[in-house]
Amino acid sequence: MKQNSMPELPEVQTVINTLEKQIKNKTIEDIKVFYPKIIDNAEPDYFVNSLKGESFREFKRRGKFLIFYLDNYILVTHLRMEGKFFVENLPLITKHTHLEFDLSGGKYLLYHDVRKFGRMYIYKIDEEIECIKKLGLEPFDERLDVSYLKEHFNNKTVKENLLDQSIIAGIGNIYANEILYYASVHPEREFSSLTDEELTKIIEGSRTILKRAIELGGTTIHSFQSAKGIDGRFQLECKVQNKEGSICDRCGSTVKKIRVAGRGTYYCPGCQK
DNA sequence: TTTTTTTCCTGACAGC
DNA sequence: TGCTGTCAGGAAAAAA
Repeated sequence: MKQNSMPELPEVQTVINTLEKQIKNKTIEDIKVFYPKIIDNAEPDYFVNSLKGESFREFKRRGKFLIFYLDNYILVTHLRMEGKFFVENLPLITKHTHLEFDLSGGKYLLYHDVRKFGRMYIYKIDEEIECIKKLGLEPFDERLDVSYLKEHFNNKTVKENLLDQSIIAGIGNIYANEILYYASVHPEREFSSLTDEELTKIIEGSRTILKRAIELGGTTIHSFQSAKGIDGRFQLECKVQNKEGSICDRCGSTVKKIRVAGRGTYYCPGCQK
């Protein structure tokens, strides 16, 4: 069984919380860029020269983006599939280490990403953060309700709509599967066919599941962060994700795996209608 | 303009 | 053993 670790909203929240504890107010003394393509919206020289001398002041999350407010700049990171941050006392560089931030106090912030899918963005402190501009509502935003979903849904499947960051920000493949199981909705249902009751369940499920995952992340990260770094490998106890062939504990049917919009989709054919 | 397909990456794994 | 091919996937670019 393959290890799924792509960071979604709960993992990103835990990463930003953990980094805040570890590097708040530390100053960037130097940066080494080993793989420039990680930096999306600037030349490496500009990135390095701008951030040198800056200190990490505030730590935020928007969707799956990590947002670091420094003195004069904002550093934004998307971990995509396998991006990880390590805070170390030594610059432990491997072939998958793409950026090294040398921090005050003898600490090193290392960005590690096997598949090199992650991206970093730099903005001036008073500039609009372009890469998060199109994101939809946060799952916990009070404005997220049935009428908001009805306004924004399109004719694609409910799964695709849940993954659409411009509608709700922060839900990825794993949690989309779990949320639809929670709501007893088949992932291939047309979004526009959902009843108010089902939409309500989806919103409720999103909040319940993501909240629980954040709580779990907060507790589990503590035990391994010093040894393993800060990544997204703590995960909610899943009901369907990676459970193909196992028995649904709600109805006793066998969990199936299909593909929806090119993504592995697990669901229970017995209770997800 | 809108929708679909391709691209980016590497490691794990299957099959020969 | 070692090679080749396929798959995993978030999001944006490229193509249709």
